[in-house]
Amino acid sequence: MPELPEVEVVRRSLEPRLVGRAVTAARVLFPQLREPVPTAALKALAGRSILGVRRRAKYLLVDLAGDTTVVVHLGMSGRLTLAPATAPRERHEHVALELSGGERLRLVDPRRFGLVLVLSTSLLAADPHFCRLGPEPLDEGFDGDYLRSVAVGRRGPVKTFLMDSTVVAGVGNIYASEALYRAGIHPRRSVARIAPPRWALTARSVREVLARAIDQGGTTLADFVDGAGRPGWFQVSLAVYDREGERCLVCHTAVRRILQANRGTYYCPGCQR
DNA sequence: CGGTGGACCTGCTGGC
DNA sequence: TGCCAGCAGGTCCACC
Repeated sequence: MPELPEVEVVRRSLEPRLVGRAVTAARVLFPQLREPVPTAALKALAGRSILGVRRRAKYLLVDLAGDTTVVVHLGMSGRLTLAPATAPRERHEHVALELSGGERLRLVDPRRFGLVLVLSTSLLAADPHFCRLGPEPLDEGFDGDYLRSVAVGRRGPVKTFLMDSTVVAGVGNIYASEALYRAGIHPRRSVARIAPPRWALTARSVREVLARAIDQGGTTLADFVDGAGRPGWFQVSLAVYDREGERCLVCHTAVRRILQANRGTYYCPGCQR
């Protein structure tokens, strides 16, 4: 479900409603996620106040007093939402943090690919989940020169390259397809056969598509919602993703779906070379 | 080393 | 109508 834009949209929706609140209790209802939920560490959060909500790649970082950060990854089907403390438990609700002010922050994740960690804020960057991540695509420095330099000596197709989190953080299956459509580059093109101007175009396309998706509240194909339960609207703006057989809006060629590294890739054979 | 394919899960959809 | 194969927004690891 969530790539960088969706996680950023969740972050923005939660931050003003979380900062300044205190965690009053943690409930671990179903600890089976990608890694077992650290129940004891979550229980130990009681009494601490929330200082901020950040994002790195597709990870949400809830910073608490006392050099402590709760890391949440939404996997494919995770939803992190605020609800009244009295709200009944939902199906697939794994973790809930009760907050001062009578709300509860809860993680619902049917497919269980999500992740919850409790880490020391100051040591976060050294954690194995974070230490190998590439740059944030919306930060300064993510440009054509960077992509070209990382591609030196590599051979694979550009689409899987963009989805490699050590190359750039946060680009997933939807936005890799969409960015390459914008750049007019065929997803199977080898990274060894992309000239500098096209790397610049690729970097720009990635940034633009992510920024627009954030503006539109993310992409809701099935079940994505922000922290307040609101769906996104960027699915209306998707040019190729999930549009197999439909016409390209520019050249009217039928959009094609192929398989790359076992993931569906969508592209326009007319516009992308 | 880098790249691919399968594994991890549940739930929904489309074709028979 | 009902069943089942296939597929889904992510990540990790074994294997070539």
